[in-house]
Amino acid sequence: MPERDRHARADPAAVPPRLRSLASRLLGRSAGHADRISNAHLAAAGATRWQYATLVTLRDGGPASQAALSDRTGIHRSDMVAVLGELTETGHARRVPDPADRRRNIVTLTEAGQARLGVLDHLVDQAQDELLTPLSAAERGELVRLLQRLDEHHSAR
Amino acid sequence: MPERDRHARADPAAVPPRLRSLASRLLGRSAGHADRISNAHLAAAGATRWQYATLVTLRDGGPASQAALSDRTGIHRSDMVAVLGELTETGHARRVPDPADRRRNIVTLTEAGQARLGVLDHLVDQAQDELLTPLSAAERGELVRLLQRLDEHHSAR
DNA sequence: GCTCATTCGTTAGTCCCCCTAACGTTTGGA
DNA sequence: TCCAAACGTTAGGGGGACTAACGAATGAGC
Repeated sequence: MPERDRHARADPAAVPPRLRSLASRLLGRSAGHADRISNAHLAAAGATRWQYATLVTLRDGGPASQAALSDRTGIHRSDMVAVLGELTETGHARRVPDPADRRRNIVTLTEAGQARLGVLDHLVDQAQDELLTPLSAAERGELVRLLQRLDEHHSAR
Repeated sequence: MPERDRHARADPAAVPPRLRSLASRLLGRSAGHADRISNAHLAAAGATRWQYATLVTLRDGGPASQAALSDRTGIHRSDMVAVLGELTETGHARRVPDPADRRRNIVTLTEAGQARLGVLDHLVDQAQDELLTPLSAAERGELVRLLQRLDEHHSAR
């Protein structure tokens, strides 16, 4: 077991007020916490966030091309290749050429993929809960609402 | 100028609701927007966020060792080396051995560093404003408060 | 006074996410 | 028919956060 590094993360009380109130800094740090927690929970099932996002998108939107999955998940097309490689290798997704347009693959969710998605949904819920522990239900809703406005504004165009 | 990549970022309307409401995902995406905007504004002056954070910490807390700067900024000690290398090379900070404890360096803000900090403060304010454009003043305050609670909770131990 | 764990600065290198560049194939519109 | 565009794919870059290890220096407990 490696020694715990005492010099990695900021001492909250010692951070200058100017930095402590910067939205960009707070977003970066909170995103870091969120990543750590989400990855840890999903890793318990040997999964990643990209795999989860792709599986959810297949369930919600039905079979789709890789390009469509990229658009809907925000995962880059060049990375989607590897994600689908993992998902098909483990039997959670199927990838077959589209006979109507031979440039495309049609990706579908398998039964095993649906089952796994149920497990991952639960893990992700746990991760959200751990992340948002210090906030009330109303505050969690407010935070999500504000972040959605931010994301929508900066994603447009 | 390179072709704009039309396949990088998610199409907001096509993202499944389950993903669109995940706090961890929204934090990651918003942090990405924040990083892009902050970097762009600071780059106009040839600066980085780590440089800015270090300069602010020197102004707020006065001269300090590199370890103290790491604790106060959250920048890893191994990365702080390079940041101070840049700041001293450009004459914005000074780094001298501590006669009382020869393991340490005492880092101080120079006059040129103070002047530069004034410029960067303004650029950072502009970046925050661009980032938070879609939110009212009250909403910006609320967002910052919620994120502070999140960060403090997950930074403590 | 010594010993030894600890701290400090530093270097090197890893991992993950996001992104660019380029390519061969296939399609569809001018 | 020709050419621009979309598709999947491969290779690689760059930044941020981190681990591991090291020599030098310090200081607390014996």
